[in-house]
Amino acid sequence: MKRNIAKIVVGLPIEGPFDYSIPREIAKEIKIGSRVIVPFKNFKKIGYVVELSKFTKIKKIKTITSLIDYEPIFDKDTLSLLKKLASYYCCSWGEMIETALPSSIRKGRRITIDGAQHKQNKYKKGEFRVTLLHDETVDKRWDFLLRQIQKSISLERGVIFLEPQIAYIDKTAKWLKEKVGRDVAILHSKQPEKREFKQWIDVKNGRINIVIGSRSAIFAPVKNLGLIIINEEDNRSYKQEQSPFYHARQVAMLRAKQQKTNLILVSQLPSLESYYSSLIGRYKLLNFKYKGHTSTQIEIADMNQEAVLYKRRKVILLSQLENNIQKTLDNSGKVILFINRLGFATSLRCKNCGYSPKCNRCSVGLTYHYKRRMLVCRFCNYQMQPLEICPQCKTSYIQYSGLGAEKLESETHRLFPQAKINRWDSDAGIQKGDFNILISTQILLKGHVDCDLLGVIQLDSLLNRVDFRSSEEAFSLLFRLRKLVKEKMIIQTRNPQHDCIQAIRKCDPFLFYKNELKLRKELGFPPFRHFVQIQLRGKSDQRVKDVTSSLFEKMKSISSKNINVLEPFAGSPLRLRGSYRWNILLKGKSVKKINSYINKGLKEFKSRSGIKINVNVDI
DNA sequence: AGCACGCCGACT
DNA sequence: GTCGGCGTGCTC
Repeated sequence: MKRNIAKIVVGLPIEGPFDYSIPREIAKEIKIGSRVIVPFKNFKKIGYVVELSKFTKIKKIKTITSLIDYEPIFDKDTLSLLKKLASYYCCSWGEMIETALPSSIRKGRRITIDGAQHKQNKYKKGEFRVTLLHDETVDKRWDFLLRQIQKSISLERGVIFLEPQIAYIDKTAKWLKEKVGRDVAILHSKQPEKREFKQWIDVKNGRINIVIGSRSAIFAPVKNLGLIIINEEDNRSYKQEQSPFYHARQVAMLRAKQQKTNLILVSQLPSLESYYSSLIGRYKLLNFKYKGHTSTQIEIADMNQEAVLYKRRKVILLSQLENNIQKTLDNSGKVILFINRLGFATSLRCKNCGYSPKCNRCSVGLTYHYKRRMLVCRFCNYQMQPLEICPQCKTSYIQYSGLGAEKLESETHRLFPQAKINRWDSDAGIQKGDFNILISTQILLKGHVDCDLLGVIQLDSLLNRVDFRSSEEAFSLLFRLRKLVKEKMIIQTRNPQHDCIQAIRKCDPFLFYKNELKLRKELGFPPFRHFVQIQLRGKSDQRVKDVTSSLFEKMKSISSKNINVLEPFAGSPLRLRGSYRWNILLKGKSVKKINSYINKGLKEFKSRSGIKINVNVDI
């Protein structure tokens, strides 16, 4: 008997696979990994063949409408990797399959694979090996990586190079092309669909076997893969913030293991996860250290001290910083002031009744942007005209307080009227230019600006975030800011004793790692345990809250003692783009075990109308 | 995710 | 009576 049943998955959050009969016309061409059109419920859907079979238990079976491509879009190894990933990230196989494809192909564009290129030679497999390249200087990085790439290419094995900053991708591709003398494909979703499609096809055909790209390029269909490099492996943009919530580093790990390839993680300041893995010998550590020491001085300006002296007025720049700015300006040096907040006033309130203008889709107050003359939501960019009179009590004016980059700019103008002051943030656009003082936000780390003196104005908003990574992220920020400074960095803070500040003061990432790892071990946080977060959202706060708490009870009742189910907590912000969010966090040693509990518990909660449930593994 | 089905209130 | 709102359930 012929295998005339195809098991097919679709890109929806439902488990399959679904059985279809194979029409005679395509019986010869259809293979595992083929893409087809199938009738699904009462509409048509793109399906992916994951198995061919002789039997089915389904009585009323439908027939495949048509085959999309002449050749399978996935090989068996890729399909099984995607299945593994789907189970790790708690999504359906079909959803994982679709995230591995460029958007044009996901939408149904046909692929053509030229036959001459198609036959795959048999190469001997390499070896799975993970190296963490902790490169503090960036000096030796490129020589080392180039040698590794050349080695892989000389063995006719392909390379994937991940670069989180899209702005650097073209440059790096050009450099690689010159050095290696081969074509390099660029894969990221911010290029035109047509171009992305063409590059993907070139890789799929085996015409190009070096790929450089951002997060999604980890799925590139490189033939005979031999090497994966993840540059700036600590960069958070490798984690997808929508379902499936995959991390490119984790995908790379599983892919490298399966394909027996070499994986190199590169960073000036490795993530705690990777650093810890190197400590326990899971990764091989290569350390390119600073020769000599940096002469940058780091000073802490304690805001608690000065607040006492200036009871009346809120001080923006402490005198310690103000005096140093003056000194630097006198020596015709350059100053950068770093602040982590856009706009002018970040807190708006009626002096009489306490009313404050809120975003109508998010539960946050609006920020006043002086140049735009608008009240703006920092999450969804909702805008409205500034209010002259309080709309609630109609008796008073709205008081503007709270510090943003624009206000820091105007305060700096007031204090240093002679200086040429620029502001560079996403509001102002590219305005690095010539300056005495530059006011800037996170965007500063994306350019190449240096200075003699750098002031960090509001670190505390970063340190006080309720996120177990807040300390790591704050340290990483300070560490990278420090590299822009020739002479002195001054950090204004109310938490001078914070571990991350003490460590940066000594310019010692290892001190930070040591303290932070100790803390995370005590608290049972990653990398010692895995976090899996169940996220619920819907239009009614009460309903989301209720469903969350009954799901919480359910999870508590079924999970074992090796898994902690933490009390539900509200999203931050609670309401985002019109949806209220509540979460349940699970903690355990094995993702597989946590997920099996989640799947058990979630079964009965699957379709509660109006509520969407997502699972975020390794938040 | 879509889409239909079915059960209640409002209305020509 | 029926039009339509949304809560519920299924998709081979």
